[in-house]
Amino acid sequence: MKIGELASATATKVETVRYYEKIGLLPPPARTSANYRAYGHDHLARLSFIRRARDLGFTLEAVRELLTLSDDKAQSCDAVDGIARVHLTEIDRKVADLTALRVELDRIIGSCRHGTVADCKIIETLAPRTVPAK
Amino acid sequence: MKIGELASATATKVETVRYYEKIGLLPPPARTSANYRAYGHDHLARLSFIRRARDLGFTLEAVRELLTLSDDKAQSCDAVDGIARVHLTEIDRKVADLTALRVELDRIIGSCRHGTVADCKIIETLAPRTVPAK
DNA sequence: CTTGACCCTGTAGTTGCTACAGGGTGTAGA
DNA sequence: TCTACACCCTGTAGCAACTACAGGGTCAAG
Repeated sequence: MKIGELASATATKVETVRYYEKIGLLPPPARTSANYRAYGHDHLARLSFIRRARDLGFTLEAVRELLTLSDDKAQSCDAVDGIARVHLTEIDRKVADLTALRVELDRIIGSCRHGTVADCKIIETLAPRTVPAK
Repeated sequence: MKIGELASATATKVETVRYYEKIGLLPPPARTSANYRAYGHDHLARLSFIRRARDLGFTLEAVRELLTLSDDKAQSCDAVDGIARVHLTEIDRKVADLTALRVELDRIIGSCRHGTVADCKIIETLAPRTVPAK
């Protein structure tokens, strides 16, 4: 399997596959006589795993940990669970932040009277304590 | 006002202030005889504006546009309103994405039986189509 | 007169890719 | 056989939006 096939099979760009290899997430595959990368099923499985975890918003560092953990089949699953839970907490925090921000932005936009910039409530709200210029 | 004072007055790091100057968001201030940056009220107002917009999640590029618009007091407020509305749409999309992702992650975590990694449902879910290794 | 807190410039690092530049390889059609 | 084209290679630079040095200079207090 050449890099282009692996990439399209996992909805990844070729450059990204090479990038994952460079940072040590994907092991270097065998090479053909023309120095082309030749991938096998294990590479496909590993890259699928990486992509899925990335789609779920895990950082590459978290993916790296998950991969290490998944290689040790006898180990307890709790470390995996822990990483996922930390990630869930982060998502909750982001949603809360964005929602609060959304409320405020909505309020600001609602105050727009479509006049000139001089009377613009949006601009005013953005610069809460403007001291008379100069 | 020295850079450290300006920075702490706006909850900004000194390096970030210099960074804003470098990318042309904050005009270069006068210098003291010792070559220290000397800021005035207009700088404080402008940096407050930038920080507030950043806190609301506007990109630096959007902040740049807002600053340009706010400098032209006679202009219509609609362009400002437009930028804010586009931003609001983006926030809504992010919240929707994160919420969907949260639901799935929650489901995955809920399936954890705290056994060994070999039986880990989280790992399984992450690698949906694993082909027998090697 | 020295210690420490501040200031300066310039460069490199962060995350997770993406986009070249400048080459080599493999195959299908004229 | 030539050649066009899609694919592959390495290496480097770029994106956002900072942050963190390194290696210096300045200034007020004790």
